[in-house]
Amino acid sequence: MLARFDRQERLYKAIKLVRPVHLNVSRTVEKMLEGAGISVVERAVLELLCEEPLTVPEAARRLSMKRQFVQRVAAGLIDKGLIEKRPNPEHRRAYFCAPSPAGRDLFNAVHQRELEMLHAVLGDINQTEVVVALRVMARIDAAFEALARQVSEGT
Amino acid sequence: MLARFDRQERLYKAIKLVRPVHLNVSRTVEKMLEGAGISVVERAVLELLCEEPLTVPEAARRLSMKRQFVQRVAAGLIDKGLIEKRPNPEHRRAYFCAPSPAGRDLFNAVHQRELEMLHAVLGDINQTEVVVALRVMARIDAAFEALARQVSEGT
DNA sequence: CGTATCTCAGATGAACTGAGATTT
DNA sequence: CAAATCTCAGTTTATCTGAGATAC
Repeated sequence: MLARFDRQERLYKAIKLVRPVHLNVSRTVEKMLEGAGISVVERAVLELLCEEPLTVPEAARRLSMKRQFVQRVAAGLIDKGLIEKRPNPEHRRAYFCAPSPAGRDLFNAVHQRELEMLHAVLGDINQTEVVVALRVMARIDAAFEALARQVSEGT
Repeated sequence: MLARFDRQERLYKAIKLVRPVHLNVSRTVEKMLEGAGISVVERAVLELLCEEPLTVPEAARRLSMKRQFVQRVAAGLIDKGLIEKRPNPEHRRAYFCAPSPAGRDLFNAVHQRELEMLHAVLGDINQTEVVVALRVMARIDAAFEALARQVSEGT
């Protein structure tokens, strides 16, 4: 019966790496954002909205963040003129957030530098393995997203 | 020249998943720790010390955390009687931190529940793919650990 | 002397939580 | 009325940063 859970140890080790990776990625992104005038979280919200304009609650769901938190971050991005409110025909209060030209330019510039940095540091990584890793990560993400949702139901 | 960085997009997507996974894993771990009397970070430090007694600075390095932060967390674990100071023959001030019997018992109990949960939620995941994902994550970890170190040199 | 460490403490960013008002 | 949303605001946890004292 121990052997049964022993197999989970490898999966566990992969998940355990998530914390240090998150910390060091955050630190690195933060440093690369110096001078850009936005924080790491603002950058994450801006990125999502550059892919597709969304309401605040929907953006929060996609980022696994609380809607009140995203609301605050979005307000900051509006203050900085990087995103704009767009009327939502479905719902007057739940407006869409879309990047302004300045917001889009800023994200594109930031992201380009990030991709170049990735290429410099991990350009030689095995692409076939990356595809597998991406699939496993997505699976883990879905599982824990569901677990965390259960736990905060009703909040 | 665009195609050159396009290949990094897959790697980028995998890294982008790190934030939501970290959030949802933290939330889940936090809930599973209810009643255990320790926080998520305390649990992480206790785990490392259960593997091997270490000095505070060494533990900080392994966890990619600041030594002052680990110091504070370790002090909390000592207050709770979960770890103990052990004399270090090499250095009088830099004592080792080792789990007390209570600390070891607590971590084992917590960890067992976590492995069972993993088995229930992701027990059917392809083990071969997990091995690959672990390798890729370790590679990413090393790369960003180095990047973050450069950036905070001298601190 | 310089470096690493312990300790105390203030500061910041990220995220949680509650609550009132409005809208559907 | 219930559910979703916007907004404001207080709180906690994780993390950063600095600085003084001590040990190597």
